[in-house]
Amino acid sequence: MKDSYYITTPIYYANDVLHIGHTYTTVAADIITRWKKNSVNNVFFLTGSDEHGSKICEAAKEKNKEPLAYCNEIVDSFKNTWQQLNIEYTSFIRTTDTVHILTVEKFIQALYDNGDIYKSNYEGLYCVPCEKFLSPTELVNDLCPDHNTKPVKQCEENYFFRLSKYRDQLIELITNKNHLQHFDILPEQRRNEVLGKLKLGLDDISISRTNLPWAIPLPFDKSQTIYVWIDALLNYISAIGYADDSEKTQFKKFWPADVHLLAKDILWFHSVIWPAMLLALKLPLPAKVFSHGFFTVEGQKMSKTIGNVLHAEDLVKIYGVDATRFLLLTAFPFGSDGDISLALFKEKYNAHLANNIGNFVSRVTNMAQKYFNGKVTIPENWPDPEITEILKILEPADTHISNVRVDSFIEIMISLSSWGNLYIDKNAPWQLAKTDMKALEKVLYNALIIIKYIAVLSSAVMPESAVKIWKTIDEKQDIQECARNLAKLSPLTGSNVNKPEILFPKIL
RNA sequence: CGCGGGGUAGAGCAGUCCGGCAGCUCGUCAGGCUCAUAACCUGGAGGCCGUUGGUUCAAAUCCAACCCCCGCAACCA
Repeated sequence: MKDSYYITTPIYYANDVLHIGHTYTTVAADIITRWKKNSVNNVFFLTGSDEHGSKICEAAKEKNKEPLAYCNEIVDSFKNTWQQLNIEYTSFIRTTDTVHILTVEKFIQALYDNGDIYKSNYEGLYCVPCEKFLSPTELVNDLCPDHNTKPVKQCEENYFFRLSKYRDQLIELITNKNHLQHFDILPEQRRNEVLGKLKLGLDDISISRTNLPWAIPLPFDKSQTIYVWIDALLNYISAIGYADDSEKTQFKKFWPADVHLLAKDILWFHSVIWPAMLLALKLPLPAKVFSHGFFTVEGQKMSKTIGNVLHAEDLVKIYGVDATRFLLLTAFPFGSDGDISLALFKEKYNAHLANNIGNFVSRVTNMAQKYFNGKVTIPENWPDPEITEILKILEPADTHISNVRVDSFIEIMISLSSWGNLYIDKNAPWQLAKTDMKALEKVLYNALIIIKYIAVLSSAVMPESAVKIWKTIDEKQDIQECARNLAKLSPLTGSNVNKPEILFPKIL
């Protein structure tokens, strides 16, 4: 059993600042990472930036900057966004990093030596203003949809990767769950989509360009540069030391990746081209790729033209970091498309965070203060059958994370809190306060236990709130240790429940 | 016959793989409680589960046909 876990987000294209979709992927990865760290010693969470290609040049030119200088600024903004959202990535890879460039050269050379790259003519329709080839399906009335001009037929000598050679093997590895190298594509609909397309046939792909200076030159023919997507995919191994002999142990420890998180637009690259490249060099395939859905904003596609692009920073201003992380990932099931709106966020915030979880913490800690001055001692014969009920709620937590169902994981917190609210109501501690202090103490103790476990789950989802709760109930136990032993309830270790602070103020 | 997603209460969504009392959040109405962030709890009203046909003891779920909406070309995960 390997004691390591490797999770990645895509590297985001550095032609513009990040929006809420990028944040969605990255927060999901962060939640999984934080939870995995409880039980796995070596967790590697990779994110980064994709910095080559013509669009980067264009964006830089528009700002009168050199491409690299422009990328540096964008990368700063990426890192700043991640810091604001409490993203604890292990490493941030840039495709302009030396280590990455060396990896790409080494990998492509190996493919070439292997006979998987050959030279051939690429004939296509080239749009001059776009400076790129357009596929026939892109054309509108035979014209470039962006420029309304007729593309010219152009022939270019390119290098091709023998993608077609790996088709059968890929189909087998995706389909056969018992295969040692089984490569899983999730959710299932997406897998079917990929398989359907694969069965239609697979062509070799051009992996080089002749007129694109802002890219990595081919090691065996410096007159051409490497197609950005081929370059970009290799980030997943360059970041963990594939090309660096002194880092061999690191690469060995983490490769293959446990999960590549991504959105559906780039599914094909990750589920066909990337694994085929790995197969070509006999490297193990990632265990799974998980493709989550797209947002629409109030029923409309998120687009600059419409002007409805949401940025995570906007949400953080309204709800704070923790709530933003929570709200994004519970907006709709992880894996399908969904619609979001500020009204929806507000509703969910008040319903789940303010009224349910926040208020639960507040009412229980208040009573602990009021009736026992914060000193609630452990009841006899604890844990009693009543409180052990919550083990059933906690039980699927690890499974949800392993299945990349971050939304279901978060739901557990809500379930715990709902269970707690009901438990309080059934036992009416304010009545017990008049008649039976011992019974009262037991009820409050159990309620505090529920709060403790809300904090434990929260340490992955809403880290700041987790710390606040931990302080409020004066917990001394290591929160990771508690998370590691979810199957058995740990008692309270603090001696004094403090005055609660409002975790999630209601928003009117 | 291009590919894919979707149509479930006033709104937003789960449930569909694997058929078995139609569920959740919000809203709404009535009640309870008074520890709490005007929070919490209980109950009610509100559904031809897009349409039609089929399979079945039994269909939101499986099969067939059809209708409607949204993506697949972009700046994008």
